Amino acid sequence: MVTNMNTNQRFAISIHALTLLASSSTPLTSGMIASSVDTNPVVIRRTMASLREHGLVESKPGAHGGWKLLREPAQIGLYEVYRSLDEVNVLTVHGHPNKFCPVGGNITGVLQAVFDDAQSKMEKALGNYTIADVLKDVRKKANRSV
Amino acid sequence: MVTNMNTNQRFAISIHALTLLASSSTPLTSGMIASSVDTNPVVIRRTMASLREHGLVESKPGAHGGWKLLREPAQIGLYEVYRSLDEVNVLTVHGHPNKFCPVGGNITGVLQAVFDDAQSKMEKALGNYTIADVLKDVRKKANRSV
DNA sequence: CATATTTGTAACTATAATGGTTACAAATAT
DNA sequence: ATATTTGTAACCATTATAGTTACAAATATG
Repeated sequence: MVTNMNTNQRFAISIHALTLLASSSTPLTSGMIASSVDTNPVVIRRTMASLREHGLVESKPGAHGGWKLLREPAQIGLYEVYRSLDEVNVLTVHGHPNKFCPVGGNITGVLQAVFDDAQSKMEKALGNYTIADVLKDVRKKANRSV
Repeated sequence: MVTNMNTNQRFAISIHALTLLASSSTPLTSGMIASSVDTNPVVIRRTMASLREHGLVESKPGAHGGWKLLREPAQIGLYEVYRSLDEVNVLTVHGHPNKFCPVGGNITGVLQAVFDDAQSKMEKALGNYTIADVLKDVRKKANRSV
């Protein structure tokens, strides 16, 4: 049996939303983004709120409001998007091993160091991509102007 | 707020158990391992079953039974341990975006390629460590013979 | 052979993460 | 004024996960 270690879609949804904004000359509403992502507008607002807190987007309520980018798509790296969600530890150290066992009492720190190293390599890879790259690849697949 | 994307501790538990076995000259029971990990023996059996299916350990039921390594600790890489758990996708692409949107209809493949690249970098980093390395670092922290 | 030990595994529970949904106040443009 | 849109709390349903109980099957030893 093959399982996912992680069912959190917020990172994917964030990239999707930012790519939509990058492809649009006007602000997009939560409803429009939700329609493309196929979810509820509140899910979009919740996710976008994290991006707004980190200065990637801004929102405006009311008629003709919505979301827009605060930066050029080529200046938005996926690592920064990832960090904006305040989600860490794709690999998780177990909680409270037996302190009186020589292995149990010392393995937590060793594991955390290994996991931190592995994760930093992943994050570095994410940093090699920007929203502009994603949009370019999407357009390539769409094979027309999006 | 900072959250974990992942609460799955099986990888950490697996490394912990394998490190214990590497430190022991005799087989260890699920109960002994569970005591060091601080969990229930069934949790250990479930996790170890995956490692057994992948040829990393063997188990023997009955009196004086238990678990032992089938390979030298220096020959057990953490990437192989990770793969033995059949857990994939530390980054998850969202499920069913709108096919009729040019972005929604094409972003899934683009995201999967990016996530696969990021994950492969993480996996490569894990491959740089073995159970022998973990045991060595644990012993260094313990500052005595384990 | 009898007994104690240990794994194998099904079944169940509790907790937490997650996404989805409803509801409504506040802000905004026209 | 009115329609639109975000902000956010509250709640529900689903799923992943760890933990637990129970018991059959296998094994070593006296």
